[in-house]
Amino acid sequence: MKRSKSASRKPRADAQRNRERILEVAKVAFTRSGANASLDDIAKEAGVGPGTLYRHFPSREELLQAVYRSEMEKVAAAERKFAQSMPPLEALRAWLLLFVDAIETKQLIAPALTTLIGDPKKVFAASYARMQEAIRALVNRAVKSGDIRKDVDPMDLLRALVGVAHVATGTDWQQSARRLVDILIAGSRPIT
Amino acid sequence: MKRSKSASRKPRADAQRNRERILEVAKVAFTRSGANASLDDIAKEAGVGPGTLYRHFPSREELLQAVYRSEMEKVAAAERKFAQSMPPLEALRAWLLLFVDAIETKQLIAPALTTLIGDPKKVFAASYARMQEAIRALVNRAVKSGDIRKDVDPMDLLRALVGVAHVATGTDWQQSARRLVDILIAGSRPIT
DNA sequence: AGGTAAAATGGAGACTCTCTCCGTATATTT
DNA sequence: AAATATACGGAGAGAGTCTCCATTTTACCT
Repeated sequence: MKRSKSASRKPRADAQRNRERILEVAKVAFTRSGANASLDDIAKEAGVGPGTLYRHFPSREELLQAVYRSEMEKVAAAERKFAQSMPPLEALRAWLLLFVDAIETKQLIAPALTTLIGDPKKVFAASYARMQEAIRALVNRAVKSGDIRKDVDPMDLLRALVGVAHVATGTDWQQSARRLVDILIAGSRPIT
Repeated sequence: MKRSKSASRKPRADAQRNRERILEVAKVAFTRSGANASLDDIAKEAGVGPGTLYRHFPSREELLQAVYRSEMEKVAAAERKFAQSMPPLEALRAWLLLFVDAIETKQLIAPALTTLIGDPKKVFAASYARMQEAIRALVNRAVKSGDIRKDVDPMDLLRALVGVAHVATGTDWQQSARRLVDILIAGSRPIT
């Protein structure tokens, strides 16, 4: 008996593997060479043919979007891991540093998407909510443990980091951002 | 007697003509087809060979930048013309509408430049000052003639327009922006 | 005016990137 | 182990990028 077409079959393992490898390579390539990096090269470096890449991601936009989403998802997902394996303050700090790293990807890809798609808000809305959730959880936890004050707005921390990335010149913004992480945490501690 | 090499020779007329035609065509092409429009096509449409285009603008970035600068310059330059040929309030209004039109070009090109060059501020700094100058002059004139209040910060007007362009969705932001021009002017008039 | 050198032109062509098509290979199911 | 749906790779057509240089045009000089 044949299956109904909707729940047809388990996705093939190699397909999934390839998809992930392509995403990984694409992220590096876009970060290194800009949003116009050669897609055939990305395919080659991921050890697949061009056809495979184009089947998974029919257009450059889709690949860019997928990389973007995947990166943001990774950051959001890290919240749980950190929360479970570190004390509150360390977890918050570690996550903020991870967020700084992620901004680089965002910085590169966001303008490209804006250029290609036109409406930035649609793309960003989903991941924005996800980030908000993550930082809230971490800050709440640190508030409960008494490590930071309870009048801190979690989003202010993210806004500050994003702000630095926008304002700072050249390639040293990451340094500033990392230093800022410590300042933000210090500034959020209870008054002695 | 030979001229010193620094002031060697008058630039050739055809070169200048071609340069301008390319800029003009490029602006239309980028606005219509995005920042990846074919440069050879632009050259063809401008009635020149690819070689000519590439001599004037060795890379896509340079062409984009040149279009951007030229557009902003046009807007800034219009200030004088309007100020000399219209009553203060009309001049201000006309210029703001022109500014709205220019935002479209800016919107399209700015992200592309950000993607390619990395540091947006360098590109924008110059034209920013120029815009500021222009709007200040127009507002000052209208203040002196008693058409608008003297506590209006000229830049607020521009910021409001740019803000609408950023926030509004889809293609109808220009409508909103045009309506906003009238609201802004009405709101800046002296209290009756 | 006419001559001349500098400046600018344009388009052929080498190269790269994009994207599709389909014969072949492989994972899953029976 | 066979059957079949699924995925793969890479050749290749087509578009876009950019360079090179023989030819044309222009500005300057006498």
